[in-house]
Amino acid sequence: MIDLKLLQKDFDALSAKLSRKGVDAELLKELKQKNETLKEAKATYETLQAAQNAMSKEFGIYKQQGKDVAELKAKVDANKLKINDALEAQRIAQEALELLAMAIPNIPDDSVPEGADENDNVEIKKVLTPRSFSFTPKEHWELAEQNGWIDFERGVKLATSRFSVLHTEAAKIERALINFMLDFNAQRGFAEMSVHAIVNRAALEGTGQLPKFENDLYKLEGQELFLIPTAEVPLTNLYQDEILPPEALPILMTGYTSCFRKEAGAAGRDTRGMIRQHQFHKVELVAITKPEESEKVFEDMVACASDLLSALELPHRLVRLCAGDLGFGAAYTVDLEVWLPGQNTYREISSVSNTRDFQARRAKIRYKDGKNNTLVHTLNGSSLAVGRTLIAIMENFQNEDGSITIPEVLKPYIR
RNA sequence: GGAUAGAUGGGUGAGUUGGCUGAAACCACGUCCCUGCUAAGGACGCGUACGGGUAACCGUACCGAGGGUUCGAAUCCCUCUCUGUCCA
Repeated sequence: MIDLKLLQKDFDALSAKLSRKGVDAELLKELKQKNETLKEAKATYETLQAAQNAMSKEFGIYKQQGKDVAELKAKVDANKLKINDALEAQRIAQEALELLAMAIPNIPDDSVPEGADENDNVEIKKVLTPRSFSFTPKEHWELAEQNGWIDFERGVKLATSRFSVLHTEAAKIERALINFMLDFNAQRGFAEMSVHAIVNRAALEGTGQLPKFENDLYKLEGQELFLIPTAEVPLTNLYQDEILPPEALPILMTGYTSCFRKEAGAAGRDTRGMIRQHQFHKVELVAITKPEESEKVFEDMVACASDLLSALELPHRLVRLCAGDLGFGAAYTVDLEVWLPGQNTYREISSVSNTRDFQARRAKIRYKDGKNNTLVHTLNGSSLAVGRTLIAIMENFQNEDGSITIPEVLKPYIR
């Protein structure tokens, strides 16, 4: 959630920043209006309630002294009616404000480039040079079929489209990748965590998936529980509604989970192959930091993901997301795109974001900053999407006969 | 699944014939004082959120969650969640 005080104080500046993310100024005006309405409603209610509390106190004294309370009771009863109205008005104002405020995305950082969609993203740098092939490199699904690595048909049979099953060698590589990634991240100081894949509404509100993106989530029948779309949700919300001691920060975590997404808005995109699945595996990085150190931790996380790709000998590039392509909760984001020779293009394999205090405000994660409680900064990044890493290995390490070489660093992990 | 007990501040833990308890006491923690050496004594402070005020401070809300009764609820009633113990 954005800082409503900022909205009251410096509306024009905030509005200008959020318009880059496609937020209409009218919507913000409405938000500001609703915030003011709530403040007034609260003030009214609290004044009345203060009077009521004072009278109630008097009431007790009257009773003790055996005085007649009839007159006082009449006054108190009359006030009560006003309180009920005021309380109702406050409740309505509160709901209206929250409904709107929870749907406003984070403020993009000034460093975020202008732009509408992924075509306006800005490349920062390329890492490793794609190898040149003496033959035409195949796409991963051809290789998958030829090697018998991925069973798309049976995956669909078991569930529905966008599901697939890995066979023998590919399954082993997947497991090796997960282990390799977790070990790699641990060496960079990220503590390995094993979290569950089912969370409640509060957790998803904390990280910003709800209330706005309920359509993208798998919800459990008859329960207020959802399958996680990313480990960012359980990892970040671990500290929901807590006040952390300053010496606990930064908290650096890594965790492997399955991720579940309906991909509601992606009909027709990447239908072929294993790029976009309803259930996929991902190793995630999450950091909880003091505000002043989030910038540095962000750079560390980007470096971690990039170095991981380099260790796997996968050519990739770093891309700064433009305002229009930025996610809901991110103040700024760097995507890592891996080279896919079969597709002859770079494809997203990791996304690292600093949400600053956006999630912290929603999830109420603070730390003791001397005498004050200050909102922390939260960051998240994939390191990496496992399925896409497998694809990248297949395409980059393919040989002319269709066989696939295993990257050196993975060999110790495969038995 | 059945029976039963319980859920209070950083921790332990009072308070349940409704009002003087936002919450005793102890511990932990912080600042200061004293003392001076293998450890101790004293004073004060010490929950969170929101709103108002330059500030001291004031107001409102919160004793698992939600609702109800009442002029007034941590204390009474209802629903839910979770935990302990015992029985299947």
